[in-house]
Amino acid sequence: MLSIILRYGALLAVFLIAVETAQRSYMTNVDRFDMYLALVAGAFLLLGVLLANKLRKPAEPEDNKAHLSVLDRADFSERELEVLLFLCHGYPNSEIADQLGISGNTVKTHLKNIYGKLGVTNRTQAAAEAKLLKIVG
Amino acid sequence: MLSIILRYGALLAVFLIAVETAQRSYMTNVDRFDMYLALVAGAFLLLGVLLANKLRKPAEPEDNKAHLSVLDRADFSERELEVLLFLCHGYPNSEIADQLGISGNTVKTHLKNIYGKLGVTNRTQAAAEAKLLKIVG
DNA sequence: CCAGTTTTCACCCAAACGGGTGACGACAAC
DNA sequence: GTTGTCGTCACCCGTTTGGGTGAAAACTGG
Repeated sequence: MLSIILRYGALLAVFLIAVETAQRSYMTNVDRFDMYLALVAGAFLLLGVLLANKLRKPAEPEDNKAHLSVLDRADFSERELEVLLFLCHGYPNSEIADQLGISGNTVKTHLKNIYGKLGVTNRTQAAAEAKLLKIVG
Repeated sequence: MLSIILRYGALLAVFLIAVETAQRSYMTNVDRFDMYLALVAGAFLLLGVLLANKLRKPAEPEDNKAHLSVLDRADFSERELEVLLFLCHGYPNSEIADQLGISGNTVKTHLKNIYGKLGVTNRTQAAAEAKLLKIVG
């Protein structure tokens, strides 16, 4: 993205120099007119690109900074990691319970602990966070 | 997207007409020069915007084989993609509704459609699938 | 203009989930 | 032996979610 802007900037600079040079020498008025036109065109093309990029942004609030520190505190037990894995695959509690051969209530207990350690309040957030922290693939 | 292009097109047309009209009447050469300049500027501004939009897309090389066929059938509407994005971030329905300025019932409706298109039965599966299909980052 | 799609919203109902609390056995560490 | 963690399970209660059905407004493409 930045590279695109820089590229355009360089292009514009070259353009400016070209115009300057041309004006100093043997150009007719018509040529100069065309030159101005081209210059304005290039400038506004650049402006358009920048404008579009500006208008495109306003989504995405994510901040990947504070997450790493959470990882430190997040010492998950073996069982919790197993539950978390199934959770990330979209398994409901009942499925997780079956897969691990434990009761649904136990799964719930593990999940509560997991939510606490991840600092989230529901399973979808937990899944997103776990992926962000690369706890799961 | 298309509507935006059309809107810009209409704007450009109006501009052209204005220039034409101005030229036919009482304009001096200097005025005409400015007019051309403005026209070109506007046109290239538009071009820049379109260009930026074009340049923004061309990501997506990854092919997850079996998933693509699903992806084909899964033509999500703009609104559905928005909902899906929030869902993947772990937002509950109420939050999504607030963020998009629609009712919780509407969010549920979109979710039902999304689940159907993704072939899943709950939000966590939807999030996992959406990430697998790279529908979301 | 008409048919189709998209977006919006409502209602009902059952299942799943999240939070709080309490408890018991196992096992390791101090 | 006491402490601490881990894994297991239960109950209650309120919220959230998922599924079904229906429908109106807005926009889109012929």
